[in-house]
Amino acid sequence: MGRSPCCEKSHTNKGAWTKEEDDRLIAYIRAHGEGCWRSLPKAAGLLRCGKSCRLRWINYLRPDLKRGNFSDEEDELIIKLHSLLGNKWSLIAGRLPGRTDNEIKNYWNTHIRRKLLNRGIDPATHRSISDQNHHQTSNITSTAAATTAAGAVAGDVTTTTTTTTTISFANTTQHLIKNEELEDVKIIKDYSDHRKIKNTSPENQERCPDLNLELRIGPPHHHAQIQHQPAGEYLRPSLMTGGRNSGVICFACSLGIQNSKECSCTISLNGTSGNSTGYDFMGMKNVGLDYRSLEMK
DNA sequence: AAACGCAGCAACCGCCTCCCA
DNA sequence: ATGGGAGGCGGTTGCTGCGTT
Repeated sequence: MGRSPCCEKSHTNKGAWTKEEDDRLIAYIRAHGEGCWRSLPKAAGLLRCGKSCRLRWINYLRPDLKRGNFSDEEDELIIKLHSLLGNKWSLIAGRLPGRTDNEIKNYWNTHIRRKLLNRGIDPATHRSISDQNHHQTSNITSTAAATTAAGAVAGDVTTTTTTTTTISFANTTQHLIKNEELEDVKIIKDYSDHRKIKNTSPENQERCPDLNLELRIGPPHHHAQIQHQPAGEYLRPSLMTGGRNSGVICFACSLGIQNSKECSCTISLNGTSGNSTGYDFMGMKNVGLDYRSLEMK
């Protein structure tokens, strides 16, 4: 059937944006905000496709963009996020304030890929190139071992084939993870259906000492308890606190953005977070996210 | 100084998803 | 329930500038 073009291409400019076009776009969005991209070009007096306007604004004209070189910390964060999310550049960009998906994508392809290859790491799989074949065959064994160990540590008495994950990004990257929007939950939701990354090899443990990427989304660990909580709250699994500090935390805190404006906790995490057992999923250190409920395909 | 090759990046294309009528 | 419109996303292209010969 085919789709109609998003704009009348014969009447639109293409290629590099001029200063005048930029100024027009900026002025229009400042005056009217980001609205309907399809109608924006005409309203702003631009001979551009709406998509082109959107891209230009998001990638280059937005006032909150951070231009300039990527820091080493950003490099490492991108690598780790990529190992979790794959080529989901928009999600990765969401974790790097002031960076855009396009920028990160380009940076990955031009710099980080090479950097990883120089380290002997396959950028696609994040595994040692030389050992990939070996670990493909040994992975099942190590995963099973991890499951056993994780179950013991967590005191989980249920029989499960799911590996409890211990995810901790290096401290150097933690501060980069700022007050994220509730959009974060989409990461868990969306990618539960798309990714399952096995990453229990010694090489990966060495590169990301406590980054175990065996993630799953499954039924909540304390499903019955959660069902009794008001919307927007859930019980902090005892797993996270050694079973001592089960309590209600808000959804914002569950995503690692405690003390944010979205926070509506009924308990203070500060007094209960002495347990630093290494949970730090994208900066969510010491918060109540039950990683047994995460699955990355 | 000119030609060539390469890397970096801005921008486009087409597909996918979501939302609404 | 369904189809179309709009936004969003990832892959790719092509231009530009810089380094090398």
